[in-house]
Amino acid sequence: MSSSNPPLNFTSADAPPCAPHAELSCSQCGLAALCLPLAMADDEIEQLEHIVQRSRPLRKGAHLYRERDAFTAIYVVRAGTFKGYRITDSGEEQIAGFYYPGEILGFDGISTNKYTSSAKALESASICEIQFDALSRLSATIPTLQQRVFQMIGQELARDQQLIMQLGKNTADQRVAALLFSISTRNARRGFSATRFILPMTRAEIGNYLGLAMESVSRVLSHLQARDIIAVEGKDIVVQDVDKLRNAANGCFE
Amino acid sequence: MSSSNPPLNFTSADAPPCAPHAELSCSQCGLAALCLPLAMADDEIEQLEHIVQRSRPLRKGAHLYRERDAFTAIYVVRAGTFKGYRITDSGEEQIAGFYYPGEILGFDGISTNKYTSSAKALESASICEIQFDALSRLSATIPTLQQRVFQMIGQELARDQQLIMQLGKNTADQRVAALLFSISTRNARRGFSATRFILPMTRAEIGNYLGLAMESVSRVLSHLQARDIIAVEGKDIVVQDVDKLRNAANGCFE
DNA sequence: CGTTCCATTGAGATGTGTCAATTCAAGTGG
DNA sequence: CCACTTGAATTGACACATCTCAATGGAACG
Repeated sequence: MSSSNPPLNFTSADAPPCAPHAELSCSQCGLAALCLPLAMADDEIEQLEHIVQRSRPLRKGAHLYRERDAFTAIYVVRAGTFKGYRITDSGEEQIAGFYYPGEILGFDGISTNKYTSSAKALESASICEIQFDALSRLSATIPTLQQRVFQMIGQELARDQQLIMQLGKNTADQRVAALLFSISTRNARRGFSATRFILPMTRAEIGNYLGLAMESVSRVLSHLQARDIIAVEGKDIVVQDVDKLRNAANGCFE
Repeated sequence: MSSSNPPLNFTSADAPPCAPHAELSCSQCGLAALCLPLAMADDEIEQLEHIVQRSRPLRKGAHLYRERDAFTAIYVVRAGTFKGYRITDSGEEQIAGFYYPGEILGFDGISTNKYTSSAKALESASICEIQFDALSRLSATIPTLQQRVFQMIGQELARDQQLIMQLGKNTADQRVAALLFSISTRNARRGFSATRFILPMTRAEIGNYLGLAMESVSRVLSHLQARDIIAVEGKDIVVQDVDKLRNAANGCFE
């Protein structure tokens, strides 16, 4: 399929150039600007660090938590990616989100004290674990932190509502384009390339997330490639025309 | 269409039997068990009351807030119903939620300090307004309240994710059945009839919310009626078989 | 070096959208 | 009080986007 396109030549050099070390403190962490510490004073960050547990890496396929587990902690992705999903009454998986470094997992457990979804690593990953009751207590004494916690939950809300808009109105083309655009943006936010990245999830997972059949995802990707908007080679994606991609996501042609 | 069914005879007596008065304090409010005061001590509730503003009623069609308005407050529905919606890039409306008494609107503004959606009354309604910064400050001193605020946001998250599941996987029949079941449950929670209620929204709004054409909603309602699951007469709904309705929502027949 | 998973592509089936006609109810103004 | 208008709802016929089924090839992995 991609034989008519120039080779993409992804190499191992495309791996995160400055992946955070497991021992790194919050104040030194490259993700601090996306994470809870944003806008916090140094001494406040130090207090936060006391309740942050840096866990060992998770391997691909490992669960961070499962549906109905007791809700005790939230997790910040440090490296790698996760999918959040539930099992429907009819036994199928439904993916509700993908999580990139700097994004927070686990808020869905707040209201019932049990996680309402499962979180699974799509590739080797590492995370920071924060006990939620400790975070609650600390945020009661640090207004900036409390505000930030609210903000992070609010972001999760915003993401969900964005997805709802997608699923409600948009065509297959628009949904896939929007996901690619979102991933591109999220990569850029962390200082990675917005135009060249590797999808951590399968076509089936993309389809599941977007409410499409795996085959439809594949077809849309081929179609976007035929329109010279992206170049696809398996999981390697090159965005050749960001503007066109944005337009495709919004339903405009060219 | 409904001529073959027994008349429903809805009367004005079906109006809320104990609608809260605008002057009612939180401790006396019939919705307290659903609202922020849940699990709070009497003296704590009294503090909460100081930051709750009880607004005058809104008439049908009035906006509580609009997309991009400055986020200052959250709102608890006391009576009536609201829809939350956004305008897509292509200029269409996309409804992201319906809000019944005891439910909270406005959390979507937290992350950006601007509401990301608009809220409009579907019928005459009244609300309580709570300044969010005051709520933040107070919740820092009352752990139960802080926990409760988190819970309420978490509920919003859970609702959104539920909708995502719907939109991603389910058929038109399942979506409409699930919405009816949800409304039935939410009515019951407030002490109203779970089997007989009046829809506050139009078919077009239901369709918009569920990602369906108005005509499809209409057809599904007729279909559910033909299967003796519900009786429809315009906006008046009688649930004749709750179990069948639940099954229809989950994709099981009979 | 099988085995398994993933991705692609084609052909046909189908659920839902679109378009259109009709009815009904609620206002509105002469 | 009666046209007249307007919006909501229902129903049918047809179109079309996407799903399902099926076959194939390649990559990853034990």
